[in-house]
Amino acid sequence: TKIISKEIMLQSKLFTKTFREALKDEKSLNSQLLIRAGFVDKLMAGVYSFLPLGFLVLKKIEKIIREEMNKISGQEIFLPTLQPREKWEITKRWKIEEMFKLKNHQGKDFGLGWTHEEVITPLVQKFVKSYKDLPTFAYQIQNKFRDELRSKSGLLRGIEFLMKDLYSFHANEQDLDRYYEKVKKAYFTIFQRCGLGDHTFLTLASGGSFSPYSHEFQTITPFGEDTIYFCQKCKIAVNKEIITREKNQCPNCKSKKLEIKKSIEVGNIFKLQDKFSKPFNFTFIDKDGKRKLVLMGCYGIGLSRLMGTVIEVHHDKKGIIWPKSVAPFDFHLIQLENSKKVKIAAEKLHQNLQKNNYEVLYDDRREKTAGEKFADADLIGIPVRLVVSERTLEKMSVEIKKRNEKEVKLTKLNKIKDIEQDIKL
RNA sequence: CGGGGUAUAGUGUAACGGUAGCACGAGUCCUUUGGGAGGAUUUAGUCUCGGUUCGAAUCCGAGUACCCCGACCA
Repeated sequence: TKIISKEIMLQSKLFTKTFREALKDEKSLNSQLLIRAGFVDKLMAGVYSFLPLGFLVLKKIEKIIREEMNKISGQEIFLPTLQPREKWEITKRWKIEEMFKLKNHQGKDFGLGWTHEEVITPLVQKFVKSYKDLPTFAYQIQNKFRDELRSKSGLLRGIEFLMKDLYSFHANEQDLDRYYEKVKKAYFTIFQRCGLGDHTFLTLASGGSFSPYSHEFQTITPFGEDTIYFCQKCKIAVNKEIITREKNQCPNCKSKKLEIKKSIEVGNIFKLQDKFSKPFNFTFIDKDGKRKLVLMGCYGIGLSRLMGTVIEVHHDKKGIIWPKSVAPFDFHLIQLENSKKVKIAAEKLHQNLQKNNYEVLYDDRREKTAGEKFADADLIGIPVRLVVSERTLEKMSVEIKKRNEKEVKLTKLNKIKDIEQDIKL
């Protein structure tokens, strides 16, 4: 609550407004709803600004991810986006077209970070000399840039996007394997906490040039751009890109009864092995006194994509339905009429909720009809709507309605405990 | 990058090659107040450049932007 300015909490002061209609150039559901509700603005194809409401959601997601990364010993760092050509020549990845490249006025080449192995490997190398320094884990949450041939689907594939990347460094393969499984678990926790748990499944995918496999976390939704072959029994999937190689069977039970589903890749984890330590000659002295290559893993989650995915999964005709954990606010308090009586009661409730550490978007004094306020609330999608009006005040009550339910309920105005009881989600 | 589509006011949409209109929004006033209310009034627009034509939002060419399909996607 402390980090939110008063202006954001009062809807009359919030500088963004809702739009009644979707923009004609926005076809994807997530960007349509996010733009209409005032969470994001599109600067150009694949590049979005995060407005007050959207930034709050992004920060909620970031907090969840940060907590889970810290739990598995991640140390948060902040890395440069502007990167010198030389590092990328070492790994022979300067030629990759996905990287935005630019020159300074002296003609020196730079690339914008689309991933950070070329920065973090030599960085950690400066400090890690012995097996005693291993394993170690560092992560960053930053904007990355990818010169996609075609950005699309709103937040699902941007050319500038927010991403968390965790990098792990190990003395041996067993340690890498052990940690890899640990991250897998943490990832499930993250997607669970973000409200995607029921739709997100581990998926076997191509490991690129350095590993037979990688694991993706795929959220099943009708508008996903990936295709996976899903085993209902084992709750595991195989990405279409390697299904033939996997002989069209479930990697677990070997069943061939796989369902073809559209899905969104919300996370991807890789065992990098010595792919990057080798070109940088990142070695350490092991217990046996021998010099060995450090083994690495990398683990990514696109936060902005995750935000878009949440909407693809949680919405209805009227708008967004935020899971409680990533909603911009806990309550949307609507003061239906602007009479003195209603105003005083609503303000008091607002303060009371704040005192109890709830985050509240307070539709305080806008001269709008009830229908419009309700429509705005449905579009914005805060989990619980509270209405204070002449009608509810006749019973000294506040009306409570959950965004994902139809029923409304009246509760005594001054009993926060009762309100809490009623909103148990 | 290949293919397709679109471009008119802040937003959405009309206008045969011949006066750029409507709705929403925004401003002012009045009436309203439990699901985008009503009336009056104001505001604001043809993506850019070039061509055809007496005359172009409309036809032609180029450019740009955006969207979609595909390819690509650590």
